[in-house]
Amino acid sequence: MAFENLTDREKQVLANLISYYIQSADPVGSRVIANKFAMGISSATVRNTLQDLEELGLVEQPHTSAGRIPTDLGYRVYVDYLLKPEDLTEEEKQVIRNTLLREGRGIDEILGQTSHILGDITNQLGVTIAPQFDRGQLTSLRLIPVAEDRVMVIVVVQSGLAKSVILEVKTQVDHRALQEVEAVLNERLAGLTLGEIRRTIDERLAGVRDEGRLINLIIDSKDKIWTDASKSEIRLAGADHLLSQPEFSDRERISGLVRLLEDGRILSDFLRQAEKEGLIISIGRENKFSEIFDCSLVTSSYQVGDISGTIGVIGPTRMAYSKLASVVEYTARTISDVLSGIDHEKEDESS
Amino acid sequence: MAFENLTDREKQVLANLISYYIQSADPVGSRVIANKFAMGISSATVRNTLQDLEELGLVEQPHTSAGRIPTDLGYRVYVDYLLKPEDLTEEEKQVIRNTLLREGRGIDEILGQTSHILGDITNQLGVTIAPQFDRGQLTSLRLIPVAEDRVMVIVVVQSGLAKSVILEVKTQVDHRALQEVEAVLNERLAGLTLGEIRRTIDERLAGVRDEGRLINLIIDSKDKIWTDASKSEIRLAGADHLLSQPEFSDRERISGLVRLLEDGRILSDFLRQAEKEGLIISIGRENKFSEIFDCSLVTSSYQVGDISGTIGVIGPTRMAYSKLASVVEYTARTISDVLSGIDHEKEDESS
DNA sequence: TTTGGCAGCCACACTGTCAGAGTGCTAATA
DNA sequence: TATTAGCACTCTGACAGTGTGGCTGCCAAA
Repeated sequence: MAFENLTDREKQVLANLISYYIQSADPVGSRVIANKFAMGISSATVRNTLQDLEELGLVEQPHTSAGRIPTDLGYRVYVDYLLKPEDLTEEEKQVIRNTLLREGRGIDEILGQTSHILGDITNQLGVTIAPQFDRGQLTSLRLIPVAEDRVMVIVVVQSGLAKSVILEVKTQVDHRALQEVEAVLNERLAGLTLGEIRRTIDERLAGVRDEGRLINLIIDSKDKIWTDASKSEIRLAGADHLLSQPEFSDRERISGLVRLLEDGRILSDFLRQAEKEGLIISIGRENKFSEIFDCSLVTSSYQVGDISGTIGVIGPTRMAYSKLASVVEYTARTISDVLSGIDHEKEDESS
Repeated sequence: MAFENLTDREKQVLANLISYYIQSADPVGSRVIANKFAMGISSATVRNTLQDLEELGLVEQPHTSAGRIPTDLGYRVYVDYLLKPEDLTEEEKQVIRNTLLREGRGIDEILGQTSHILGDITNQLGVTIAPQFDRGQLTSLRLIPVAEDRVMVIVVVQSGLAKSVILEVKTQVDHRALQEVEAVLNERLAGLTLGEIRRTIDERLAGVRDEGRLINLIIDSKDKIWTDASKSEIRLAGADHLLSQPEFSDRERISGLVRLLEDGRILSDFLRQAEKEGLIISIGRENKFSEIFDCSLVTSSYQVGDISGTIGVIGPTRMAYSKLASVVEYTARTISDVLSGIDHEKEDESS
């Protein structure tokens, strides 16, 4: 549908209606649009235009004799054709930079901070997803004996990020065998992405002499070793902002949201799949889950060396898109910068 | 206060009132107590008793001409003197065991599962806290170069649990120097608990020759290396159960709760400090945070070798204490068993 | 094409009423 | 002396009726 060729008046009315509704959260009537926005036309004219917009499916009335509110489609048109990017103030940029540039922090803390600051600045739910190792290229792999029957596998990818996994070996493995296996693994797997390795490790290690069945164990544990830690990857902050929005007065809806947030995996899978370059705005029912059918997502990806992650905000469809888009975009850029030139430190624990 | 020497009738009335209130969530009147519980006394008598209990501060009326509800103190007395442990059905035990005993899982997954099962079985918020390394004794420490300017520190404690941290070294450190430092660290620190090390590492490493300033870096990073990862340690599940309880109809209260849950640290610090052996029930305002002034916690600790962690449930003060106590206790025992005889595997990542 | 005016509509907030549930007290009873 | 039945009183919550405000749609005039 070619919504670009709405008349100027229709565009204006839609834009004004949305920008007013974003603040008021109440259905907005023709009078308000005519008066508050100095459009130089009467409310009756606005009414006519509104009828047209309603026919196009861009606005709707919650009930007769109420004002209009935008539909998902209305927001879509607004975002695609009418949005004027709203630059951040220098002060806001400062806040973001200062928070993220504080010295001596690991990627974990930085992402945590980012969630918080996104949540706080935007008054929505801030979300970050840790970089996806899946696309990182294996630089080197180490096998370290940590106890009699335990070996720690350390996976280092090109960007310098690393993850570690502990495997329990049934039979004790001597030091030399370990080194041999390590050498073989490095020889055969280095340079591949972790995703490739996970998918093809069976073939690639076929025929390798497997003393102590260590190779076998490593193949069996492929889903452990070559994927992201599934849990700590997503970080949410500012859920209370969301809950204080009028659209979350409904008990049922809160419950749904909380459930979604609690099990970060659902959301993180969803955000991941949408991962392409740059800013993405996903509105209302465009989202996959009914729990966030009246929410919108504004997300962007960030880069750390050869791998990338996602940050963004989640809020009701009635959100300040122009502002949020700028904030998210700027923050993503800042994160990329910070993570590329940083002390790559991070804690983790294992058992 | 010697609440043990309430009269039998007072004890019975209190117990019946509470057990009824736990299910109904409505103030319960004298008629109900007299009729539903076959106490062989009239409602008028119950009324008199209720007045006595009210004077003692064990029950209260939300308003004149409403029934009574228990006060925090009332619950306390109930829990301390009147509680009859309610054994789990064989079936419930099965569910718990089956869930936790599934093969091939790491401690991370097990704790996650535990949160869930606690939440689901009890219909409250299930919570687990990962074992505290702080009290674990250092078995060995490894320094592994993972990239040109990065060293991974692996800390293994007696129980076989391990954690890893990545440090950025400013100047390149050669292999031999690394091994020397590793040897020194092991020599001086092995056998101490991580907590002790964190507190006394400065003295213990004083006077060690510090080529490449590696020792120095390790001392500076002491809060990173010798503490638990602060983030992933607490796991919550079943928040929606809580939200569907009538006590959380208030918007403000939900918000407070969500805020508390979001920043797991507050809660986890709180749960930790209370960590002593066995079952702890903490009621209403006995809790430290106003956000959970009308919640109760039922917690218990579990053991993994030399270190321990906490599991439990959080719910409104109006909770089925006897049932929950049994569930939590049984689960804690099961967890200890499972973790002690398990494949100690776990994923983690670092950067 | 635009505008002012007008009739109609609907949600919402407010009010008053009423039934139900529960208490405290008192007088009678075992 | 302890218990009970009865009664007057109180408070809540549900419900129906009412009035008001804000909007729309339409129409006739500019």
